[in-house]
Amino acid sequence: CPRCHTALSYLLVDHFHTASKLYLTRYPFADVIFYLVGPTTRPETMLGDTAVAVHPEDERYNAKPCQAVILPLVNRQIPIVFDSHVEKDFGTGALKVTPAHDLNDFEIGRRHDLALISVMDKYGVMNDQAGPYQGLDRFECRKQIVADLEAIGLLDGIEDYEHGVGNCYRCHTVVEPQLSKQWFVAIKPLAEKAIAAVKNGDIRLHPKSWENTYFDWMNNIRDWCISRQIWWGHQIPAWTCEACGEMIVRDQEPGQCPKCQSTELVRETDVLDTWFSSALWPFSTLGWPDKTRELDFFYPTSVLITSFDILFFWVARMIMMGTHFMGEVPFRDVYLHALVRDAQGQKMSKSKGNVMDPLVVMDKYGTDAFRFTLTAFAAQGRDIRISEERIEGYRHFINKIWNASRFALMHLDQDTARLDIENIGGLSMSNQWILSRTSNTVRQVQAALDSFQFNEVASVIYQFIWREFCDWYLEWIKPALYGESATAKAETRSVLLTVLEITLKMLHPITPFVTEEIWHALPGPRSTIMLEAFPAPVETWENPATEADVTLLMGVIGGIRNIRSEMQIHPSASINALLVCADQTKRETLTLHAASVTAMTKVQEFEIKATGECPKGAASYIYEDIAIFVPMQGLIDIDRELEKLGRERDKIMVQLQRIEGKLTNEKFMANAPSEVVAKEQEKLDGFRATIAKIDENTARLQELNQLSHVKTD
RNA sequence: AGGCGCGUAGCUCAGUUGGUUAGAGCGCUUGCUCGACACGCAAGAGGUCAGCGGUUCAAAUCCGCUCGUGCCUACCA
Repeated sequence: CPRCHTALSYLLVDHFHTASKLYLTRYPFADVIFYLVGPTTRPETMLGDTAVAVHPEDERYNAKPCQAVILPLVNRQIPIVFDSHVEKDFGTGALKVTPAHDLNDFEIGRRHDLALISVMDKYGVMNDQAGPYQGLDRFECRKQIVADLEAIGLLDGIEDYEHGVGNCYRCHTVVEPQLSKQWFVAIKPLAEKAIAAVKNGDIRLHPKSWENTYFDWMNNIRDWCISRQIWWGHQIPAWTCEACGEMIVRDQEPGQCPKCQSTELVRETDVLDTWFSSALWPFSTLGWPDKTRELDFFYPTSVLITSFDILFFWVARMIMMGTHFMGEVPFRDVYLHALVRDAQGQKMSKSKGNVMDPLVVMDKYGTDAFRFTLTAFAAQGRDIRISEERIEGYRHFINKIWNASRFALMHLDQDTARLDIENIGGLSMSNQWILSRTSNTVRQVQAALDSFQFNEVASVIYQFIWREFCDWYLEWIKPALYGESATAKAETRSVLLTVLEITLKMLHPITPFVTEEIWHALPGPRSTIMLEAFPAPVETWENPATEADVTLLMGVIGGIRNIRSEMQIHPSASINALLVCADQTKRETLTLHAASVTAMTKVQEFEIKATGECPKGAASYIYEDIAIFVPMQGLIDIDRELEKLGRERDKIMVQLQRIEGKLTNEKFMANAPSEVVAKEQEKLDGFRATIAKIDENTARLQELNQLSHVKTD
């Protein structure tokens, strides 16, 4: 950088799209009276031109016998070279080549063995190679050169032009590519091993889609410039012999020159690129190059969690260094987490000022709520656009956990017995059910964690705690907890404690604070929850039969509640309910667990029959093959009831017809797996039963409607 | 210029090897101070899964194109 003199590698240059000028400069041929036009945005660099390049297949030039042009103003003869880097279609197809002041030109220069002429110093001032322009600032020089070219008729024109201009990342000054001597790492051999490590599965990237980008980078990798002219960093271990000029590179101070035995050695002052040092991190932190116990135990590590924007800078280089120095990859799994962006999808950065300060957010909503939100948003392959509404929603969730625990603590004390987890057969339905659901939830959480699907972890836990544990389980056990039976109470308390403990442990990695707090409030002597083992599923708890029974009860309870709501029956008012269901097994289940239904619906008289029709003046609801009737005090609006049934029937008919279509489709029957066919058949039977119930009820209501009309008429 | 991703309920987003009655939170409607919680409870409304075409018995899910949108990388004489 001409202003702040920071030495910038190409990775540190910011490119900005800038409005500029394109100067069309004439380069007269050396031996004929003609010229070609070399366009440039930086005319001052022409003083360092050492060739003009054209594409080898450009017919405008490759047939011409002339092999050189005269560089204007300097009157130096420079060759015309053929290089496929040149784009035929840009301008006249001729490119002025300034190897000392342009990266691409440097490459062309190397290919054609061109001279390197630096025309300005590190302050951006023209040097002695610039002849009459020596001492001028680069931009002053530009003006002067344009004026001079114009004066001698060698300026073909000036066009407005927009292009990317390199700027210093620190002071935003337009930078100048300059020749300098630097240290490089020949990177190809290292990259090949690093590519192989990902290809053969020694290292897995999550999400996998980043592998493409990784391979793309690694395949097109350029030699790595590792020297930096700054104060901080590992000093490069290289010495120059003052006596004979020998260069010595080794990991120990040489003491004397191996060639001439001189002791006058001067150490290289350049330091290593910070990423070079960082690349050694997985093993240099463990005592390498010594063979320490730590290195032996911890290398290779398991998971690296990081952001994709340093996949190349850091991750890839750790892989290269690890495979090179240790002969083994530094880690097995790389989880590339999402980037938090602002509402517009922009990456948050301090310089842009669009950052959401986590401290402020945590202060407002709580750290656990903030952590849970980020976890819930962490879907793979997608960035996060943070939303305050979601954080607020999860703050409510944290509160829900707190309140549910408070409720549990009201009923738990030091005498609460530990659950005999092997022997749960005699427990009540709700207790068996919640244990089954708990094990199931742990299983799902584990699977989601194993596959780095953290949003799924959050979602599964959220649904379990709020929808199953709070909404159903805690409500279901209230009669037992507040009731007279000491055994029922004791049993329920120990299940409640067990489930709460597991839930807290599951939740702890996401919401450490609230779980730790509740943990210590639970009965019994307790150390920190951080030392607890992560829960494992308990297979013997998993009970599909009980879960199915509960689903049935939930459906019936939902039906009764629907009637309550639709009929605007006050929640505290008692009602009676009549269930009609032909299925004997279902009737038995409902009879056995009648108390579970009535407690949740404030039903006084609860009758279950195999057959029967809608009592006069009763509201109804069809759940699967069960007709639910609630007799009303006053008259009900039969037309409205019929309309409701009609709507429900339409909805189910759509599904039913779709399945019928499938099952009568020969190709479906021939090709679909038998499980799928069986499942469809089962669904069809269910829908048919529901339709039958609806039709039965509809007919009955129509009959009643007739009667009432007759009456009123 | 090349690469990657996204377009699903009013909003923010889930939906992993194709088979679910397409889900959640917020918002919306209705009713509720019942001894954890009104930061709550219960019942609801709301979606031609961007569009078109293809593969398949079966597509939000796979393929192609189009439109919209975001990001990354490189270069720009």
